[in-house]
Amino acid sequence: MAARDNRSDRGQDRAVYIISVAAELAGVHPQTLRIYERKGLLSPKRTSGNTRRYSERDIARLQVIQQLTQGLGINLAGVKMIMELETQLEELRRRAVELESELRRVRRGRPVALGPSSAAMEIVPLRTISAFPWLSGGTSR
Amino acid sequence: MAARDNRSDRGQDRAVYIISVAAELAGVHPQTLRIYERKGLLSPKRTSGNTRRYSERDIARLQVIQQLTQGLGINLAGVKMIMELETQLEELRRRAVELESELRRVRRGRPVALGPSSAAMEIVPLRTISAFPWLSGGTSR
DNA sequence: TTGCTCCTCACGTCACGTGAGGTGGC
DNA sequence: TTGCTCCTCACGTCACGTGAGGTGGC
Repeated sequence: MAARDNRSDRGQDRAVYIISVAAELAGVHPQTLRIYERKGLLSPKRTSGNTRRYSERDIARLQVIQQLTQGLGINLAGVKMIMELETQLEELRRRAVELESELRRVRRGRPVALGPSSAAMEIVPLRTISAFPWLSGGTSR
Repeated sequence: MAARDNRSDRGQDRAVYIISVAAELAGVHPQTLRIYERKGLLSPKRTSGNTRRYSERDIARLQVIQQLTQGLGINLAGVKMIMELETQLEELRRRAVELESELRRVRRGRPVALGPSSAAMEIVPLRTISAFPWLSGGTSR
């Protein structure tokens, strides 16, 4: 999977894979991808000929869906809401980190500059939580 | 539901309802409550005689579970994760609000005081998102 | 033409809610 | 004793994945 990331550009969103390839990459039946799309879990682009085209980001999303359904037994309605909540969480985490660094800067009396050295941290740093912790090892279930 | 909240104290967590009453209040079959407990969605207290006792908070939680399962078609595995994510979201929202008000105070040069009047708000306030927006009206589905 | 795509319909499996059946303690 | 609780087992329903079947465009 890291091997597929070496396309240097921001091609994460480029629609490149036809359905059979996407299905093979994600390890699922092509028909399953059509079901996911109908349920609103995935929105691959379409060619002018109405053929689905999946991006690298779509594949990654598919792998998350597989973990949630196969690994944790969550149904598609649940997966949909979980991914929406994850989006909210990521947004809030970004916001909190931003606020913390801004607060540090203001307290140091320097409105813009950054520096790893300085002192007087009264702010407890937010524990960084990855978006989908259950994907990166740890517990087997 | 608001009618049941007028017990003045912090009795939200007092285990008062036996299973048949809890089931009636939540509009479900008593056996369903035992299933939820086995799946880890709910942990009512037990009496010394091993009988389940449900609190007001348990009832509220049950109503959320009902919305997620009956209303949105989410299965129990999904409900469990969704409630965990909601907990994380609430914690982060509290944190962000806290950071914002702290930042306002520091910028105003006053380390402690509060006041609704003052100026120079460079911080965009976080849109307040309720814990379970789909519960309070809005869309019917 | 070949091999893909598109779609819909049908079957098998599994999760979950409901009910029954038998037990024991306020 | 009565009416509750506790538990386990079994059935019905539904969601979802898989496959087949028939179509059309690179």
